[in-house]
Amino acid sequence: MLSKSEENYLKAIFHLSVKTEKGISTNAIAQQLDTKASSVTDMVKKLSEKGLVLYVKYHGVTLTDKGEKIAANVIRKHRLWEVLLVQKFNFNWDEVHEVAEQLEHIHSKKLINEMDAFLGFPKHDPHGDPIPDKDGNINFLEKSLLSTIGVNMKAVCIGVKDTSSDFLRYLDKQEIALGKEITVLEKEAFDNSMLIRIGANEFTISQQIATNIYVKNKE
Amino acid sequence: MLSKSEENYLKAIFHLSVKTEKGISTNAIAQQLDTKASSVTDMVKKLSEKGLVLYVKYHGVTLTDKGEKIAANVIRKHRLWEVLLVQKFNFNWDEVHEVAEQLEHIHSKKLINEMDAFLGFPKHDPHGDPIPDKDGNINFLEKSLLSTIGVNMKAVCIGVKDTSSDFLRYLDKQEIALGKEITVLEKEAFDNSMLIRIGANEFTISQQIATNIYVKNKE
DNA sequence: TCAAATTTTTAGACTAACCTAAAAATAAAT
DNA sequence: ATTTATTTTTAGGTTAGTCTAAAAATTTGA
Ligand SMILES: [Mn+2]
Ligand SMILES: [Mn+2]
Ligand SMILES: [Mn+2]
Ligand SMILES: [Mn+2]
Repeated sequence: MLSKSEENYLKAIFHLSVKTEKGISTNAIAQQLDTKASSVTDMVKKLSEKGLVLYVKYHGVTLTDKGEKIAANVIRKHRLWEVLLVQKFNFNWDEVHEVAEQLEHIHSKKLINEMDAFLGFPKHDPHGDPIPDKDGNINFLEKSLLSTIGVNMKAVCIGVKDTSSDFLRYLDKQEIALGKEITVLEKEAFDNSMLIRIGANEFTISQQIATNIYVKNKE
Repeated sequence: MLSKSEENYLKAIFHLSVKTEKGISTNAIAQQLDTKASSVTDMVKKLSEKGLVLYVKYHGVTLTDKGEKIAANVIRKHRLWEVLLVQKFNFNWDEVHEVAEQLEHIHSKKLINEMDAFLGFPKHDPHGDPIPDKDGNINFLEKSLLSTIGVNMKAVCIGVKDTSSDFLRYLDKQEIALGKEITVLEKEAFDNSMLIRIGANEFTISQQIATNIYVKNKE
Protein backbone atom coordinates (compact mmCIF):
# COMPACT_ATOMS: atom_id res chain seq x y z
CA MET A 1 0.00 0.00 0.00
CA LEU A 2 1.36 3.40 -0.95
CA SER A 3 1.95 6.20 1.53
CA LYS A 4 0.11 9.50 1.36
CA SER A 5 3.31 11.10 0.09
CA GLU A 6 3.82 8.58 -2.70
CA GLU A 7 0.20 9.03 -3.80
CA ASN A 8 0.62 12.80 -3.86
CA TYR A 9 3.70 12.53 -6.06
CA LEU A 10 1.90 10.25 -8.53
CA LYS A 11 -1.07 12.61 -8.63
CA ALA A 12 1.19 15.62 -9.23
CA ILE A 13 3.00 13.86 -12.07
CA PHE A 14 -0.35 12.85 -13.56
CA HIS A 15 -1.67 16.41 -13.55
CA LEU A 16 1.55 17.74 -15.07
CA SER A 17 1.52 15.03 -17.75
CA VAL A 18 -1.83 16.14 -19.15
CA LYS A 19 -0.23 19.23 -20.65
CA THR A 20 2.81 17.65 -22.27
CA GLU A 21 4.17 14.52 -23.90
CA LYS A 22 7.65 14.99 -22.49
CA GLY A 23 9.00 13.72 -19.20
CA ILE A 24 8.06 15.80 -16.17
CA SER A 25 10.91 17.75 -14.67
CA THR A 26 12.01 17.53 -11.08
CA ASN A 27 11.46 21.24 -10.68
CA ALA A 28 7.91 21.12 -12.01
CA ILE A 29 7.00 18.43 -9.51
CA ALA A 30 8.67 20.34 -6.70
CA GLN A 31 6.66 23.43 -7.55
CA GLN A 32 3.39 21.50 -7.80
CA LEU A 33 3.92 19.90 -4.40
CA ASP A 34 5.50 22.91 -2.73
CA THR A 35 8.63 20.96 -1.88
CA LYS A 36 12.30 21.02 -2.87
CA ALA A 37 13.83 19.52 -6.00
CA SER A 38 16.17 17.36 -3.94
CA SER A 39 13.20 15.77 -2.18
CA VAL A 40 11.64 15.05 -5.53
CA THR A 41 14.75 13.30 -6.77
CA ASP A 42 14.67 11.00 -3.74
CA MET A 43 11.00 10.15 -4.12
CA VAL A 44 11.18 9.67 -7.85
CA LYS A 45 13.91 7.09 -7.34
CA LYS A 46 11.69 5.22 -4.95
CA LEU A 47 8.69 5.31 -7.28
CA SER A 48 10.93 4.14 -10.09
CA GLU A 49 12.08 1.14 -8.04
CA LYS A 50 8.44 0.31 -7.40
CA GLY A 51 7.71 0.38 -11.12
CA LEU A 52 5.33 3.32 -10.92
CA VAL A 53 7.35 5.81 -12.98
CA LEU A 54 10.03 5.73 -15.62
CA TYR A 55 12.92 7.85 -14.53
CA VAL A 56 16.03 8.81 -16.46
CA LYS A 57 18.43 10.94 -14.46
CA TYR A 58 18.39 14.57 -15.55
CA HIS A 59 15.58 13.84 -18.03
CA GLY A 60 12.43 13.79 -15.99
CA VAL A 61 9.82 11.14 -15.25
CA THR A 62 6.75 9.64 -16.86
CA LEU A 63 4.13 7.43 -15.25
CA THR A 64 4.01 3.74 -16.08
CA ASP A 65 0.58 2.21 -16.73
CA LYS A 66 0.56 1.01 -13.15
CA GLY A 67 1.49 4.45 -11.79
CA GLU A 68 -1.04 6.17 -14.02
CA LYS A 69 -3.81 3.90 -12.82
CA ILE A 70 -3.01 4.59 -9.18
CA ALA A 71 -2.84 8.34 -9.84
CA ALA A 72 -6.20 8.28 -11.64
CA ASN A 73 -7.72 6.41 -8.71
CA VAL A 74 -6.51 9.02 -6.24
CA ILE A 75 -8.05 11.70 -8.45
CA ARG A 76 -11.26 9.63 -8.70
CA LYS A 77 -11.45 9.53 -4.93
CA HIS A 78 -10.70 13.24 -4.59
CA ARG A 79 -13.44 14.24 -6.99
CA LEU A 80 -16.06 11.81 -5.68
CA TRP A 81 -15.46 13.10 -2.16
CA GLU A 82 -15.89 16.65 -3.46
CA VAL A 83 -19.25 15.68 -4.94
CA LEU A 84 -20.35 14.09 -1.67
CA LEU A 85 -19.39 17.17 0.31
CA VAL A 86 -21.29 19.52 -1.99
CA GLN A 87 -24.34 17.40 -2.69
CA LYS A 88 -24.94 15.83 0.72
CA PHE A 89 -23.04 17.84 3.29
CA ASN A 90 -23.85 21.44 2.31
CA PHE A 91 -20.30 22.41 1.42
CA ASN A 92 -19.83 25.23 -1.05
CA TRP A 93 -17.60 24.46 -4.04
CA ASP A 94 -14.87 26.65 -2.63
CA GLU A 95 -14.72 24.68 0.64
CA VAL A 96 -14.20 21.13 -0.59
CA HIS A 97 -10.69 20.95 -1.96
CA GLU A 98 -8.76 21.05 1.29
CA VAL A 99 -10.81 18.28 2.91
CA ALA A 100 -10.71 16.21 -0.27
CA GLU A 101 -6.92 16.40 -0.14
CA GLN A 102 -7.17 14.40 3.08
CA LEU A 103 -10.02 12.12 2.07
CA GLU A 104 -8.40 11.05 -1.22
CA HIS A 105 -5.91 8.98 0.79
CA ILE A 106 -8.48 6.79 2.55
CA HIS A 107 -7.91 3.21 1.44
CA SER A 108 -11.15 1.30 0.86
CA LYS A 109 -12.38 0.09 -2.50
CA LYS A 110 -15.80 -0.69 -1.12
CA LEU A 111 -16.15 2.77 0.34
CA ILE A 112 -15.40 4.58 -2.88
CA ASN A 113 -17.54 2.34 -5.06
CA GLU A 114 -20.50 2.53 -2.68
CA MET A 115 -20.10 6.29 -2.54
CA ASP A 116 -20.05 6.42 -6.33
CA ALA A 117 -23.37 4.52 -6.41
CA PHE A 118 -24.81 6.58 -3.56
CA LEU A 119 -24.12 9.74 -5.57
CA GLY A 120 -25.66 8.27 -8.74
CA PHE A 121 -22.37 7.73 -10.58
CA PRO A 122 -21.56 11.40 -11.19
CA LYS A 123 -19.45 12.19 -14.23
CA HIS A 124 -18.02 15.48 -13.01
CA ASP A 125 -16.94 17.05 -9.75
CA PRO A 126 -18.27 20.38 -8.43
CA HIS A 127 -15.68 22.27 -10.49
CA GLY A 128 -16.62 20.51 -13.72
CA ASP A 129 -13.61 18.19 -13.74
CA PRO A 130 -14.23 14.65 -15.03
CA ILE A 131 -14.28 11.77 -12.55
CA PRO A 132 -12.16 8.78 -13.65
CA ASP A 133 -13.97 5.44 -13.71
CA LYS A 134 -13.01 2.36 -11.68
CA ASP A 135 -10.35 1.42 -14.24
CA GLY A 136 -8.78 4.86 -14.28
CA ASN A 137 -10.19 6.02 -17.63
CA ILE A 138 -10.91 9.71 -17.83
CA ASN A 139 -13.33 11.31 -20.24
CA PHE A 140 -11.57 14.55 -21.12
CA LEU A 141 -14.35 16.68 -22.49
CA GLU A 142 -13.91 19.40 -25.04
CA LYS A 143 -13.91 22.78 -23.49
CA SER A 144 -13.03 26.32 -24.51
CA LEU A 145 -12.16 29.34 -22.48
CA LEU A 146 -14.92 31.92 -22.24
CA SER A 147 -12.38 34.45 -23.48
CA THR A 148 -12.33 32.73 -26.88
CA ILE A 149 -16.08 33.03 -27.47
CA GLY A 150 -17.11 35.56 -30.12
CA VAL A 151 -19.54 38.44 -29.79
CA ASN A 152 -23.20 37.41 -29.98
CA MET A 153 -22.33 33.79 -29.34
CA LYS A 154 -23.80 31.67 -26.57
CA ALA A 155 -21.94 29.17 -24.42
CA VAL A 156 -22.61 27.05 -21.35
CA CYS A 157 -20.34 27.21 -18.32
CA ILE A 158 -18.90 23.72 -17.75
CA GLY A 159 -15.86 24.27 -15.57
CA VAL A 160 -13.32 26.53 -13.93
CA LYS A 161 -9.57 26.75 -14.41
CA ASP A 162 -8.71 28.65 -11.24
CA THR A 163 -10.26 26.92 -8.23
CA SER A 164 -9.21 29.37 -5.54
CA SER A 165 -11.80 30.38 -2.97
CA ASP A 166 -11.52 34.00 -4.06
CA PHE A 167 -12.38 33.17 -7.65
CA LEU A 168 -15.15 30.69 -6.81
CA ARG A 169 -16.80 33.15 -4.44
CA TYR A 170 -16.61 35.85 -7.09
CA LEU A 171 -18.48 33.51 -9.42
CA ASP A 172 -21.07 32.84 -6.70
CA LYS A 173 -21.57 36.57 -6.27
CA GLN A 174 -22.09 37.04 -10.01
CA GLU A 175 -24.30 33.95 -10.12
CA ILE A 176 -22.02 32.23 -12.57
CA ALA A 177 -22.32 28.48 -12.04
CA LEU A 178 -21.90 25.22 -13.94
CA GLY A 179 -24.72 24.75 -16.43
CA LYS A 180 -25.50 28.45 -16.80
CA GLU A 181 -25.85 29.88 -20.29
CA ILE A 182 -23.62 32.85 -21.02
CA THR A 183 -24.13 35.23 -23.95
CA VAL A 184 -21.22 37.40 -25.04
CA LEU A 185 -22.62 40.84 -25.85
CA GLU A 186 -19.49 42.95 -26.36
CA LYS A 187 -15.75 42.65 -26.29
CA GLU A 188 -13.51 45.59 -25.47
CA ALA A 189 -10.44 45.57 -27.69
CA PHE A 190 -8.37 47.66 -25.28
CA ASP A 191 -8.33 45.35 -22.23
CA ASN A 192 -10.16 42.28 -23.60
CA SER A 193 -12.92 42.69 -21.05
CA MET A 194 -16.33 41.35 -22.00
CA LEU A 195 -19.91 42.38 -21.50
CA ILE A 196 -21.91 39.23 -20.89
CA ARG A 197 -25.48 38.24 -20.10
CA ILE A 198 -26.46 35.46 -17.74
CA GLY A 199 -30.22 35.08 -17.35
CA ALA A 200 -31.51 38.59 -16.86
CA ASN A 201 -28.20 40.02 -15.65
CA GLU A 202 -25.75 41.92 -17.82
CA PHE A 203 -22.32 42.82 -16.53
CA THR A 204 -18.70 43.21 -17.49
CA ILE A 205 -15.94 40.74 -16.65
CA SER A 206 -12.19 41.24 -17.00
CA GLN A 207 -9.98 39.15 -19.23
CA GLN A 208 -8.58 37.46 -16.15
CA ILE A 209 -12.04 36.22 -15.27
CA ALA A 210 -12.82 35.16 -18.85
CA THR A 211 -9.65 33.09 -19.13
CA ASN A 212 -10.55 31.08 -16.03
CA ILE A 213 -14.00 29.91 -17.06
CA TYR A 214 -14.44 26.87 -19.29
CA VAL A 215 -17.43 26.76 -21.59
CA LYS A 216 -19.00 24.56 -24.22
CA ASN A 217 -20.06 26.32 -27.44
CA LYS A 218 -23.80 26.39 -27.85
CA GLU A 219 -24.26 27.03 -31.58
CA MET B 1 -2.92 20.17 14.79
CA LEU B 2 -2.18 16.75 16.21
CA SER B 3 -0.69 13.90 14.21
CA LYS B 4 -2.53 10.66 13.60
CA SER B 5 -0.21 8.98 16.06
CA GLU B 6 -0.84 11.53 18.81
CA GLU B 7 -4.58 11.17 18.30
CA ASN B 8 -4.34 7.40 18.52
CA TYR B 9 -2.44 7.61 21.81
CA LEU B 10 -5.04 9.95 23.32
CA LYS B 11 -7.84 7.66 22.16
CA ALA B 12 -6.12 4.61 23.65
CA ILE B 13 -5.62 6.35 26.99
CA PHE B 14 -9.24 7.47 26.94
CA HIS B 15 -10.53 3.93 26.36
CA LEU B 16 -8.29 2.53 29.09
CA SER B 17 -9.35 5.27 31.52
CA VAL B 18 -13.00 4.26 31.39
CA LYS B 19 -12.26 1.14 33.42
CA THR B 20 -10.13 2.66 36.17
CA GLU B 21 -9.50 5.77 38.23
CA LYS B 22 -5.76 5.20 38.40
CA GLY B 23 -3.13 6.39 35.98
CA ILE B 24 -2.79 4.32 32.81
CA SER B 25 0.40 2.27 32.65
CA THR B 26 2.90 2.43 29.85
CA ASN B 27 2.46 -1.28 29.23
CA ALA B 28 -1.31 -1.05 28.98
CA ILE B 29 -1.02 1.65 26.31
CA ALA B 30 1.62 -0.34 24.46
CA GLN B 31 -0.66 -3.36 24.39
CA GLN B 32 -3.69 -1.33 23.26
CA LEU B 33 -1.75 0.21 20.38
CA ASP B 34 0.32 -2.85 19.52
CA THR B 35 3.56 -1.01 20.06
CA LYS B 36 6.49 -1.13 22.49
CA ALA B 37 6.61 0.35 25.97
CA SER B 38 9.66 2.43 25.08
CA SER B 39 7.75 4.06 22.24
CA VAL B 40 4.93 4.86 24.64
CA THR B 41 7.31 6.57 27.05
CA ASP B 42 8.54 8.82 24.23
CA MET B 43 5.07 9.78 23.08
CA VAL B 44 3.70 10.27 26.57
CA LYS B 45 6.46 12.79 27.25
CA LYS B 46 5.50 14.70 24.14
CA LEU B 47 1.80 14.70 25.01
CA SER B 48 2.68 15.84 28.50
CA GLU B 49 4.67 18.80 27.13
CA LYS B 50 1.64 19.71 25.03
CA GLY B 51 -0.57 19.70 28.11
CA LEU B 52 -2.73 16.82 26.93
CA VAL B 53 -1.81 14.30 29.64
CA LEU B 54 -0.48 14.32 33.18
CA TYR B 55 2.54 12.11 33.39
CA VAL B 56 4.51 11.07 36.45
CA LYS B 57 7.47 8.86 35.64
CA TYR B 58 6.87 5.23 36.60
CA HIS B 59 3.30 6.06 37.66
CA GLY B 60 1.32 6.20 34.47
CA VAL B 61 -0.67 8.91 32.72
CA THR B 62 -4.09 10.52 32.90
CA LEU B 63 -5.73 12.78 30.35
CA THR B 64 -6.08 16.49 31.07
CA ASP B 65 -9.43 18.09 30.24
CA LYS B 66 -7.92 19.26 26.97
CA GLY B 67 -6.61 15.81 26.14
CA GLU B 68 -9.88 14.17 27.09
CA LYS B 69 -11.85 16.49 24.85
CA ILE B 70 -9.62 15.73 21.88
CA ALA B 71 -9.84 12.00 22.52
CA ALA B 72 -13.63 12.16 22.78
CA ASN B 73 -13.75 14.03 19.49
CA VAL B 74 -11.69 11.38 17.73
CA ILE B 75 -14.08 8.75 19.09
CA ARG B 76 -17.04 10.89 17.99
CA LYS B 77 -15.66 10.97 14.48
CA HIS B 78 -14.91 7.24 14.47
CA ARG B 79 -18.44 6.34 15.52
CA LEU B 80 -20.21 8.81 13.25
CA TRP B 81 -18.24 7.49 10.29
CA GLU B 82 -19.26 3.96 11.26
CA VAL B 83 -22.90 5.03 11.23
CA LEU B 84 -22.50 6.62 7.81
CA LEU B 85 -20.88 3.50 6.37
CA VAL B 86 -23.63 1.21 7.67
CA GLN B 87 -26.64 3.42 7.05
CA LYS B 88 -25.73 4.98 3.72
CA PHE B 89 -22.99 2.92 2.14
CA ASN B 90 -24.21 -0.65 2.69
CA PHE B 91 -21.38 -1.72 4.98
CA ASN B 92 -22.05 -4.53 7.39
CA TRP B 93 -21.24 -3.80 11.04
CA ASP B 94 -18.20 -6.08 10.89
CA GLU B 95 -16.68 -4.11 7.98
CA VAL B 96 -16.63 -0.57 9.33
CA HIS B 97 -14.01 -0.48 12.05
CA GLU B 98 -10.90 -0.64 9.90
CA VAL B 99 -12.02 2.16 7.59
CA ALA B 100 -13.22 4.25 10.54
CA GLU B 101 -9.71 3.96 11.99
CA GLN B 102 -8.56 5.94 8.96
CA LEU B 103 -11.51 8.31 8.70
CA GLU B 104 -11.37 9.36 12.37
CA HIS B 105 -8.23 11.37 11.59
CA ILE B 106 -9.77 13.59 8.93
CA HIS B 107 -9.64 17.16 10.20
CA SER B 108 -12.78 19.17 9.40
CA LYS B 109 -15.28 20.42 11.94
CA LYS B 110 -17.78 21.29 9.26
CA LEU B 111 -17.58 17.82 7.77
CA ILE B 112 -18.28 16.01 11.01
CA ASN B 113 -21.07 18.32 12.10
CA GLU B 114 -22.77 18.19 8.72
CA MET B 115 -22.45 14.42 8.75
CA ASP B 116 -23.99 14.31 12.21
CA ALA B 117 -26.99 16.30 10.92
CA PHE B 118 -27.18 14.26 7.70
CA LEU B 119 -27.45 11.10 9.81
CA GLY B 120 -30.14 12.62 12.06
CA PHE B 121 -27.88 13.08 15.11
CA PRO B 122 -27.49 9.39 15.97
CA LYS B 123 -26.86 8.58 19.60
CA HIS B 124 -25.12 5.22 19.08
CA ASP B 125 -22.82 3.63 16.55
CA PRO B 126 -23.56 0.32 14.79
CA HIS B 127 -22.12 -1.63 17.73
CA GLY B 128 -24.27 0.18 20.28
CA ASP B 129 -21.49 2.43 21.57
CA PRO B 130 -22.50 5.98 22.48
CA ILE B 131 -21.46 8.86 20.23
CA PRO B 132 -19.91 11.80 22.12
CA ASP B 133 -21.51 15.19 21.42
CA LYS B 134 -19.71 18.24 20.00
CA ASP B 135 -18.33 19.12 23.44
CA GLY B 136 -17.02 15.64 24.12
CA ASN B 137 -19.71 14.55 26.57
CA ILE B 138 -20.56 10.87 26.44
CA ASN B 139 -23.81 9.35 27.62
CA PHE B 140 -22.64 6.09 29.15
CA LEU B 141 -25.77 4.02 29.25
CA GLU B 142 -26.50 1.29 31.76
CA LYS B 143 -25.92 -2.11 30.32
CA SER B 144 -25.62 -5.66 31.59
CA LEU B 145 -24.04 -8.70 30.07
CA LEU B 146 -26.51 -11.21 28.69
CA SER B 147 -24.76 -13.82 30.87
CA THR B 148 -26.11 -12.09 34.02
CA ILE B 149 -29.77 -12.29 32.98
CA GLY B 150 -31.86 -14.79 34.97
CA VAL B 151 -33.99 -17.62 33.61
CA ASN B 152 -37.38 -16.51 32.28
CA MET B 153 -36.25 -12.90 32.09
CA LYS B 154 -36.39 -10.77 28.98
CA ALA B 155 -33.76 -8.31 27.80
CA VAL B 156 -33.04 -6.19 24.75
CA CYS B 157 -29.74 -6.41 22.92
CA ILE B 158 -28.10 -2.97 23.01
CA GLY B 159 -24.45 -3.59 22.30
CA VAL B 160 -21.50 -5.91 21.83
CA LYS B 161 -18.29 -6.21 23.81
CA ASP B 162 -16.24 -8.15 21.28
CA THR B 163 -16.36 -6.40 17.92
CA SER B 164 -14.34 -8.88 15.88
CA SER B 165 -15.64 -9.85 12.46
CA ASP B 166 -15.93 -13.47 13.54
CA PHE B 167 -18.18 -12.60 16.45
CA LEU B 168 -20.31 -10.08 14.56
CA ARG B 169 -20.87 -12.50 11.70
CA TYR B 170 -21.86 -15.20 14.18
CA LEU B 171 -24.47 -12.78 15.54
CA ASP B 172 -25.69 -12.08 12.00
CA LYS B 173 -26.06 -15.80 11.38
CA GLN B 174 -28.09 -16.25 14.58
CA GLU B 175 -30.08 -13.11 13.77
CA ILE B 176 -28.97 -11.41 16.95
CA ALA B 177 -28.94 -7.67 16.37
CA LEU B 178 -29.26 -4.41 18.27
CA GLY B 179 -32.85 -3.87 19.41
CA LYS B 180 -33.80 -7.54 19.38
CA GLU B 181 -35.59 -8.95 22.41
CA ILE B 182 -33.95 -11.97 23.99
CA THR B 183 -35.68 -14.33 26.42
CA VAL B 184 -33.54 -16.56 28.61
CA LEU B 185 -35.22 -19.97 28.75
CA GLU B 186 -32.64 -22.15 30.51
CA LYS B 187 -29.19 -21.92 32.01
CA GLU B 188 -26.89 -24.93 32.14
CA ALA B 189 -25.02 -24.97 35.46
CA PHE B 190 -22.16 -27.10 34.10
CA ASP B 191 -20.83 -24.83 31.36
CA ASN B 192 -22.97 -21.69 31.86
CA SER B 193 -24.44 -22.07 28.39
CA MET B 194 -27.91 -20.63 27.85
CA LEU B 195 -30.98 -21.58 25.90
CA ILE B 196 -32.47 -18.36 24.54
CA ARG B 197 -35.38 -17.33 22.35
CA ILE B 198 -35.24 -14.53 19.81
CA GLY B 199 -38.47 -14.06 17.90
CA ALA B 200 -39.54 -17.55 16.89
CA ASN B 201 -36.04 -19.06 17.15
CA GLU B 202 -34.76 -21.01 20.14
CA PHE B 203 -31.13 -21.99 20.39
CA THR B 204 -28.23 -22.46 22.76
CA ILE B 205 -25.33 -20.04 23.15
CA SER B 206 -22.07 -20.65 25.01
CA GLN B 207 -20.93 -18.58 27.96
CA GLN B 208 -18.34 -16.93 25.76
CA ILE B 209 -21.10 -15.62 23.54
CA ALA B 210 -23.27 -14.53 26.47
CA THR B 211 -20.46 -12.52 28.04
CA ASN B 212 -19.95 -10.52 24.86
CA ILE B 213 -23.50 -9.28 24.39
CA TYR B 214 -24.74 -6.20 26.24
CA VAL B 215 -28.43 -6.02 27.10
CA LYS B 216 -30.88 -3.75 28.87
CA ASN B 217 -33.22 -5.46 31.34
CA LYS B 218 -36.79 -5.48 30.16
CA GLU B 219 -38.78 -6.07 33.34
C1' DT C 1 31.68 25.89 -29.73
C1' DC C 2 32.48 27.01 -25.32
C1' DA C 3 31.59 29.81 -21.20
C1' DA C 4 27.72 31.11 -18.25
C1' DA C 5 23.32 30.21 -16.37
C1' DT C 6 20.11 26.91 -14.96
C1' DT C 7 18.60 22.53 -13.51
C1' DT C 8 19.32 18.31 -11.21
C1' DT C 9 21.62 15.26 -8.24
C1' DT C 10 24.44 14.09 -4.27
C1' DA C 11 26.00 14.58 0.44
C1' DG C 12 24.94 15.31 4.88
C1' DA C 13 21.50 16.58 8.51
C1' DC C 14 17.00 16.88 10.81
C1' DT C 15 12.38 15.24 12.84
C1' DA C 16 8.66 11.97 13.99
C1' DA C 17 7.74 7.60 15.15
C1' DC C 18 9.25 3.50 15.69
C1' DC C 19 12.61 -0.42 17.46
C1' DT C 20 16.13 -3.45 20.66
C1' DA C 21 18.90 -3.97 24.54
C1' DA C 22 20.51 -2.43 28.85
C1' DA C 23 19.84 0.20 33.09
C1' DA C 24 16.89 1.90 36.70
C1' DA C 25 12.83 1.94 39.45
C1' DT C 26 8.96 -0.28 41.38
C1' DA C 27 6.32 -4.28 42.95
C1' DA C 28 6.13 -9.02 44.66
C1' DA C 29 7.77 -12.85 47.29
C1' DT C 30 10.39 -15.06 50.51
C1' DA D 1 13.76 -6.53 55.02
C1' DT D 2 16.06 -8.33 51.36
C1' DT D 3 16.08 -10.65 47.26
C1' DT D 4 13.73 -11.56 42.96
C1' DA D 5 10.65 -10.49 39.30
C1' DT D 6 8.34 -7.12 36.65
C1' DT D 7 7.72 -2.72 34.74
C1' DT D 8 9.46 1.45 32.98
C1' DT D 9 12.89 4.40 31.30
C1' DT D 10 17.14 5.48 28.91
C1' DA D 11 20.50 4.96 25.28
C1' DG D 12 21.38 4.27 20.84
C1' DG D 13 19.64 2.95 16.05
C1' DT D 14 16.40 2.70 11.88
C1' DT D 15 13.22 4.46 8.26
C1' DA D 16 10.42 7.84 5.64
C1' DG D 17 10.28 12.19 4.25
C1' DT D 18 11.96 16.41 4.40
C1' DC D 19 15.75 20.26 4.18
C1' DT D 20 20.33 23.12 2.82
C1' DA D 21 24.50 23.50 0.46
C1' DA D 22 27.69 21.86 -2.77
C1' DA D 23 28.80 19.20 -6.91
C1' DA D 24 27.57 17.58 -11.46
C1' DA D 25 24.99 17.64 -15.70
C1' DT D 26 22.37 19.99 -19.01
C1' DT D 27 20.81 23.94 -21.48
C1' DT D 28 21.38 28.62 -23.18
C1' DG D 29 23.33 31.91 -25.97
C1' DA D 30 27.41 34.82 -27.30
MN1 LIG E 1 -9.97 19.56 -5.54
MN1 LIG F 1 -12.46 19.62 -7.98
MN1 LIG G 1 -14.84 0.90 15.61
MN1 LIG H 1 -18.09 0.94 16.81
